[in-house]
Amino acid sequence: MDTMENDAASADLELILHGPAGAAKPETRLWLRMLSTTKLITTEIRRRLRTEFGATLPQFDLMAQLYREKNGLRLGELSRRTMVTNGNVTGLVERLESDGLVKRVTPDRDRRVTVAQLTPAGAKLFAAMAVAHEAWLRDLMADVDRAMVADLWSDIGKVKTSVRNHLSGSEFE
Amino acid sequence: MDTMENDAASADLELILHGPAGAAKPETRLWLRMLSTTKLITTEIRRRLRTEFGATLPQFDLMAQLYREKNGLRLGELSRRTMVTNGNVTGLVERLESDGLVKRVTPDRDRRVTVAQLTPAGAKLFAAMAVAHEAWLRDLMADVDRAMVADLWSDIGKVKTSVRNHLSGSEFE
DNA sequence: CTTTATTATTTTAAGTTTAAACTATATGCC
DNA sequence: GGCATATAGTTTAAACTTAAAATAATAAAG
Repeated sequence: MDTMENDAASADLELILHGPAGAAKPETRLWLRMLSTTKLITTEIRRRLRTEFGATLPQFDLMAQLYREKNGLRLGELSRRTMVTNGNVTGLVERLESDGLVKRVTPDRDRRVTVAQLTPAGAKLFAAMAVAHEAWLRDLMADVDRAMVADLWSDIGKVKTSVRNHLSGSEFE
Repeated sequence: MDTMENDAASADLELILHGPAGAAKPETRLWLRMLSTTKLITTEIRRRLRTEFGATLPQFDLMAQLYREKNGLRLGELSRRTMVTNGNVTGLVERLESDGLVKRVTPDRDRRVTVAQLTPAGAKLFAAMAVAHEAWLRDLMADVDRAMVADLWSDIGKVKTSVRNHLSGSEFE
């Protein structure tokens, strides 16, 4: 294995991992902070969605995708856009359908396909949730400079691009 | 309800939500990008942990906390540090224990308490995972400036602070 | 001492999540 | 047509997740 970089090699493993409690590499520190911040926000958004609208976060995400596609989306496309696995989409759509918020249609020209679409009730509910959702985020980030918000958006975009180019299945491109 | 700000009121709801596909407020855009980036990274880390070490991400997180506390941690403290609910910690520790990576002890002086501690096997496995984990992150973020990584860490810290001060249960402090 | 409140953890029910196996189409090729 | 292959969804098993209810043990009050 790697013998250069003399940095993550086995020698100072203990120092790295169990050092003065702040010995993590910058990328790891950034990652841990992104993760904890994201967790903090999702927990709060989740709670508010539940108490104020009786909805879950993944339901909100899924409905958000359908809201802007009045003609509906195939489940596979929904899966891709929400970054949720295929099997998971099946269950989410089922539950939303049984709540009358989503309906499913199978086009005749390709009977493998299922297209999910918001019902009027689903669209109405989502519209209300979306307004609240934006207000919540503005509230939660109220103490952050507008300029910093914009810069973060841009810089995190660079992180995202780097990550995408280094995923396991990215020997190409 | 609010009548000022003439911005999220019911009038131009459609415009806001279904506008030119980029009409979200900056905070919402930042949030969606943080969320998708985090999801991208966790999915990748999860896959590598599974294929290379047969571990899950929450197991890794939990073991990370125990690794730096050789004397172990109470389950409640573990719950707080990992941002995982109490009930969830119970199950995670149970599974890790049955894999021989963690052991549980109940001190005599307070028999309500359970302290979890890594076994030697658990510590050995975590040490290996931690080294790989740092390398993965450095790899995934390889195209991001070192300076930007540091700035992001700092600025996301400001976001985190703002969020913490605006959580539902934060009328105080 | 004994009731009451607090603290620590577990249990429960419903939902989400993943990876992998499976079913049902559809398409391509001979 | 008839078979291989690819595509779209569903199902399955195991784990994770949450919120809320239940247990258990300690501490506090009277």
